[in-house]
Amino acid sequence: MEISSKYDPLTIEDKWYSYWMENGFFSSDPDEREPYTIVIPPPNVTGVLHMGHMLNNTIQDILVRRARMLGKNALWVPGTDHASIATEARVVAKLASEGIKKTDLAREEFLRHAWEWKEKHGGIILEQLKKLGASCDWRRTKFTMDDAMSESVIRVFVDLYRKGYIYRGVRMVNWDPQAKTAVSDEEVIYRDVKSKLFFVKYKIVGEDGFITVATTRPETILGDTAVCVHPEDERYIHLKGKKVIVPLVNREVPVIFDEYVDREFGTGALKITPAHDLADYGIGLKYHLEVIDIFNDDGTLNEKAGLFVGVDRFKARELSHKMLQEQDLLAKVQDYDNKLGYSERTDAVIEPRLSVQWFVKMKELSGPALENVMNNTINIHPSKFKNTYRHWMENIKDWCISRQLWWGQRIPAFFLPNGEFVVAHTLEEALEMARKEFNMPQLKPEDLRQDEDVLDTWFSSWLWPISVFDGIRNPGNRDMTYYYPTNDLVTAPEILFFWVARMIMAGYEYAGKRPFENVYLTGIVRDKQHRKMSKSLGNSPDPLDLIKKYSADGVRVGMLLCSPAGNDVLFDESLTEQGRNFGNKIWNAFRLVKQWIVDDHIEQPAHSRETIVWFEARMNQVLAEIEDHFSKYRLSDALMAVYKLFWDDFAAWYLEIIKPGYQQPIDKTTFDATLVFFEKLLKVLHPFMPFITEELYHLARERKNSDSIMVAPMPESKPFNASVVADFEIVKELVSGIRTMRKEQNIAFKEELSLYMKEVDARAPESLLEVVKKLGNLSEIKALDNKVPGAASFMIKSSEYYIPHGKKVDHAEEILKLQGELEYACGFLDSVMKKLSNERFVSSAPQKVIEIEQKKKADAESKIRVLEERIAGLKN
RNA sequence: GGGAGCUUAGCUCAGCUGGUUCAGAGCACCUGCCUUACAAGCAGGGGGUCACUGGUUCGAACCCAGUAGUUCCCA
Repeated sequence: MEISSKYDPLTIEDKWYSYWMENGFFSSDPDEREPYTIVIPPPNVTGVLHMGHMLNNTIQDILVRRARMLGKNALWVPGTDHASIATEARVVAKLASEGIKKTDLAREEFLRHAWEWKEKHGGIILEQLKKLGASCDWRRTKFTMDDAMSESVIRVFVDLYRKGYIYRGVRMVNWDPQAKTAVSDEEVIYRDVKSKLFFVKYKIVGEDGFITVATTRPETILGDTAVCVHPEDERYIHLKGKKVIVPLVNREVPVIFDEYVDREFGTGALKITPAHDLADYGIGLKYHLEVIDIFNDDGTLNEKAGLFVGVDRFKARELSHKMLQEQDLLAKVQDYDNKLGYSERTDAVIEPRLSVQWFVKMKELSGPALENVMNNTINIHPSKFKNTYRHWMENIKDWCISRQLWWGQRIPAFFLPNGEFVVAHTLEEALEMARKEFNMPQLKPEDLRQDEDVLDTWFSSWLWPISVFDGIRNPGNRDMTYYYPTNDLVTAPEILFFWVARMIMAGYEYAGKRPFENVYLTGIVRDKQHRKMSKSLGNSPDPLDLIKKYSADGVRVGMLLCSPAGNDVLFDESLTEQGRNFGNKIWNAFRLVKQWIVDDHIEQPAHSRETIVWFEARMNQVLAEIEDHFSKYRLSDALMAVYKLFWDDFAAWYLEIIKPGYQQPIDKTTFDATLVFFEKLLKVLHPFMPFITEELYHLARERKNSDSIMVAPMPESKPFNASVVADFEIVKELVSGIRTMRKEQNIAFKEELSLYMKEVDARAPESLLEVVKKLGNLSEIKALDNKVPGAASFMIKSSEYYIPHGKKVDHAEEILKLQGELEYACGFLDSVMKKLSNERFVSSAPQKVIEIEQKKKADAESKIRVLEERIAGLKN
């Protein structure tokens, strides 16, 4: 069979993905095996695959494929969330491009457009995940607005309301004037901006003077209801009981005194706008100040402002600036750096705004969620995030769950004509309740008006690990009892609080159990300059292009190589290149093995026999390391271990040793063992590189029609003889010594040499000398007691090796080299002696440590002796 | 302003219970090779005051304190 010298992944990857799908290898149903479950962090239905998804889903796929091969009934549930704000924004924009305004549409009409949009674009990201090799059970794909999912959300809302955990309240919220909705604190991104600090003069009532107030937002002056200074500020003490005139609108407001004011900031005098600043709102409550809300929901000014009605807030700022100047009420304007909140969804500047919203009380729900992370019932990897988690949970604030949007689950609160409301699953239930509760039997369905707002998307996703198994509506169902709690959750630390923490709360509240056992937090994918990869910066490569260029396997390897758990990932294409190169290495190693001609009749050479023994031991050693890495979620270490096992141990040593001469056949025993090793390596590699391993698994031997490496058992580590591995290390050193010597003396590999050895401590077993002979191209290896004059030489520990050859050895250079070694050995001995002659060391260090030091001493001494002898010998 | 973390080779990072797993890995770099599996490769090589200062200890990259730089979270 002719196999190409370059691995061509493109056709192969599609072929095997279809094969896996056709054979249902991704599917899972409850059975008697131990389950292993991951639920995908549902990507936004609006999204396209980005590098963060690539990393995240590669990790999930590795975990789930490994679990599957370990014999577990592995399930990875895929799906998307409806991303209310982002999706609604997209749909609004799309309609706008067709000349349709959202405000012209009825709710139902708009939703029809939104669903249409979702059907068209919603699946993109999941299709892209398939290119990556994701082994999700696609039959179980969920969407947070599927009927059953939505019903679960509504049930939970009603339940929490009835338990008294949900309430309605007036709060200062983060208002996104573009999306015209409140967004949560977590959805506000603060950025440093260059702005201006305006020093505005407020006339003091009944006096000639002014008090100057510094503000970055002169347009909010229109809503001012006080000026505040520090009670101990000497500069303003005379203003006690006075009033000032708010510029532009000429409103009389009091001067109040509160320690909240920072005397160092600006002039030490603060204007108070309770409707438009969180801190001011608090002060307003404290001093019973009037609240004047001057903004419309779109960020324009309303009639309460008195001025600039209908003008946008930023335009109003310019106009205020100008007008203040004209009225000579502006003392000065300074450049000023401050932080501004932006909406994560629309990037509009967030406007603090008072409004009636729905809230979930978090105190009670957070109890078990905090406790069970702190006591490691739920493990966070890396554990450093436990601190952050605790800090957040201990200072938790109520969760604003209403959003002024249409796309999402509509809040099931129904208002009566009298302003009262009931919370119910359906209109019918609401009607019944309302009639009873308010003693209004004549009430008709059309008398009830449902709340216009929808629920925060996170109010859907916090139920995700339960609702994908229909565990809210049917708590005892088969899927739920089998798959829940799930095992691992893989996500980004950015959403530790607003998703992970809330899932844990929901888990305990609605399933009575943790939602997952382990949380693996990946890093944020950044570019080489440490900038977060984003579309707006244009520094993110297109994942699908990368896959085309470097293969899915290569990209998976590249992603993982740079991503120790919890650390940010500095992505660089050279890493995917390394992944691709590794694929090529595997491919070529396979070509080598497959092209050999097997001869039943030739005997197995000794070097092959011994090498097989060694590799068996070595593989078990590395398998144990890999198992350890996986148990600690050190995936990139696990990959590196198998990378080196394959490349260094298997390809560079093992294959080189057993490789028959050109066009020579190989004995059957060795060939069979090699193929078994190769297959084991493929299996260990499979979770990382699913495609190439499947391809080679099928090329390795005839397979049954529906066989797949995906469902083959994962090799597990067995006890191994450590001394076999240690002995082989000496062989490696010996071969290296010979290679170095050949290089130094400029002797071609083809030239056969003899090796004489005077072994003291670095003794390679007799049986392994055949290996040395082959790799060193030696005609003979002989032990001897004396030196070989005129031969090139090297040392391993205190053993000496000689290689005579025709060329002249440069004695002076050799002596110099040996003297260097001698110096080092003497220094080393000195440091050991210092310890051993220290009485306190000898008396307080453990026996084992002392023994080690004594051995070091003996080794160093013997090495020094040998070195001295050799130098003396050369000098003669 | 409050809290947490980080600082080890040119880069990205390991380094577990303080002691031969102790100064490591991968990449990058340098040198030599198109050696019949692989130049997407092979064989070698150089490179670190473990941020700084002090302390604890027989012994510190590791524990403690302070300093500097840096990142993140919260306000």
